[in-house]
Amino acid sequence: MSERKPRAGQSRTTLSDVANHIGVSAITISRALNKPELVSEALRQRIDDAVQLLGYVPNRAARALASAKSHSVVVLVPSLSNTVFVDTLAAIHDTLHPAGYQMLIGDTRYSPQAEEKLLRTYLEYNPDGILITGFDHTPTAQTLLQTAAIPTVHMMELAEQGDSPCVGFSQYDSGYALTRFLLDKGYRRIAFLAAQLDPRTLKRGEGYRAALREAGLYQPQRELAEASPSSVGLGSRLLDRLLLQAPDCDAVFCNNDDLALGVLFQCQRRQIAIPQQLAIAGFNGLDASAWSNPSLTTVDTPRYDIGKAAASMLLQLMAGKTPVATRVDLGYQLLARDST
Amino acid sequence: MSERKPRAGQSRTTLSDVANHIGVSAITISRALNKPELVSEALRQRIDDAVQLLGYVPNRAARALASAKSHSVVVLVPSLSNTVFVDTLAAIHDTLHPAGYQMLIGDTRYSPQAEEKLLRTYLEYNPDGILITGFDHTPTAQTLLQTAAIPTVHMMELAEQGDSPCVGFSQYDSGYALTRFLLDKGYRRIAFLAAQLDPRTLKRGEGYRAALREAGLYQPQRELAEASPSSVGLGSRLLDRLLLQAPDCDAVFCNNDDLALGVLFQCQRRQIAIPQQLAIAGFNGLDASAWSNPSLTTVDTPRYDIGKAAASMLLQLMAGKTPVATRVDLGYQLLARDST
DNA sequence: TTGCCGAATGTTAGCGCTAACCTTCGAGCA
DNA sequence: TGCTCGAAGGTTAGCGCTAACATTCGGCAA
Repeated sequence: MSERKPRAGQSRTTLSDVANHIGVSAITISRALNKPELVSEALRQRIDDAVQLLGYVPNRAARALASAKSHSVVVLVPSLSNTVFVDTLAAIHDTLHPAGYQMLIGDTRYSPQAEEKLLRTYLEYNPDGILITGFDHTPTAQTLLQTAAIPTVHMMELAEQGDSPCVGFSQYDSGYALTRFLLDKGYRRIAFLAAQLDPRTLKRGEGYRAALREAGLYQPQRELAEASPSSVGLGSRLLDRLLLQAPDCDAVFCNNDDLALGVLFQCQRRQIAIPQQLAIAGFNGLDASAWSNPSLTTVDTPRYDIGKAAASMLLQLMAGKTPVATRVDLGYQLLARDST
Repeated sequence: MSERKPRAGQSRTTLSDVANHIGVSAITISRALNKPELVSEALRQRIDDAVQLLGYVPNRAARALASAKSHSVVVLVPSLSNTVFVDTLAAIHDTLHPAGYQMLIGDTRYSPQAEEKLLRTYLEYNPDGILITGFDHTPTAQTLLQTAAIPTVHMMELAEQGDSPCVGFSQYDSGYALTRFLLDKGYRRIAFLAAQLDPRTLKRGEGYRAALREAGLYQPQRELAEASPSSVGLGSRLLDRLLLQAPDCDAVFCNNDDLALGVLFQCQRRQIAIPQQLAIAGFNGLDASAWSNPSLTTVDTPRYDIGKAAASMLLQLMAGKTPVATRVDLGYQLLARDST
């Protein structure tokens, strides 16, 4: 009578190993580790010692399977290399990790299709919650999100309709406000430079356009957009192109501080006096913009706080509680500096 | 005779649901999805249709438990908000994701203690591989890594002894080379500004010191280090402090392009001509350094390639293969520009 | 003394999947 | 004709953990 071969080699120490070691049942060990208050002080101490001694490390997969909870959260951002999202990610990490949640980070590369694919993949992990950027999803992705019925918080933008939980600020308003600020300063021929044409960039552009149209000063040739990622070098190049197609500009609204810095450097090279001949405004409040010469006017965005608030809201939702607010507008801050 | 209550509510579609639907056994569905070549064309098609129809999503936890493979890789970096590591992370993502591996990203905040804690936590996920930054680990962490016997690749630095798999470049050499370059250019009173005193920064500092000592030109008061994170603002402040304690410097080696940019801006403010009165060199080859006025001499480091190579090597190791090389030196590139 | 209660621990049965071995069946060959 | 062989699919038994219910036992009110 041949015995069947058991699975695999000698694996790690398991719960039952610990249980056998001190002569109790496995469930007691489980309880001692997860709900210590259910186990008597003395026994708990013995268990802790045995865990230490045997070097027991729980197996998350088994726990997830048995409890139907993965203690993981999917986080989908458009880019891993953009400071904007990195700050938000850091905040999410800082909030979720202490609460015992693992982040599953996905980089959608600004593509709703890629996002849909990632979402599908990550649903296999049976996440307890989802943090997703914006509202620009494919119909299939929206269906996936709905049918999965997993608590979800949208970041960076605010829902324009419906009551999806969201944390962010109005991209449109911020674009409008910065343009309005330039108008109030007396600038009349204001250009707009944009890169990485994601929905948030586009909404800021709409704000820009609306403000200028209101003032009767909108001119399409003063708008310049490029789909490639934002960078300092691109800012320099875009300025050259702008001055070709609209040489009479008196101010430039750059959709990103990277671009603004590039524009600034290029102006220095072309001996264009800032802000006398040309005013420059950036966006996002990056560190460098405060220290350049002249310092750059910019709109500071609450990236870290958005991550913090979104993660906190998600923790509430995952705990089955109703958050105080499911639509959190964290605003933005216009920092007027020497470049305007 | 009371029946025992079954677990939980109606959960998602499972393998057996699909199997029942088309009247085969569960293992066949499993095979059709994981090793399609073992299932006949016709049946496979029917299975694919049923999967689609029923909206079946595999459960990773169950798969991990049954197969003793998690298809996940732990990635530990010192900071989530430092461009240096972000580029590396992006490369790792680009390499591991297509291969079906999930990243578990941990932010050690430059602390070996925090790293040890993260490592302990992440081992619960039974990762198939580990990517870790540098070689500066606590003794306990080293023991954990050894006893876990999980393929591990160290990033950014090169092993000085032993044969731990690693991908990076010599931090010491790069610091030495940049200093040597400044000496060759004729600078004699070269300062060193550093922030975020991690092991890599310190090694570059050693390279700097060695080069100057060799030339008989080392002066401790020309070295200025600050433990806080690197930033443009800090660069400006450090320059002010440097000029107080060593006003006669003729060149500054900044450990990071952020600092270098801050120094550059501050020099502009103080009317210090660059490179005539003071030369500036940075480190890491950030985008902005190429476009500033004057453009900044820097050492370009292969951050993306390190991530790529480390992840590839890890894939090899996880597949049980022996990589061509387990010690990959990707070098660095000195970019001589106008600031020196 | 009885009976009830609740704190502490145990028993049983899966969670959803796959490793390992087993069966079936038709093709190919001597 | 008998045999082998491999492709295609099935059976069984867990992986390590925890939900749900069960048991034990000392304390204590009636």
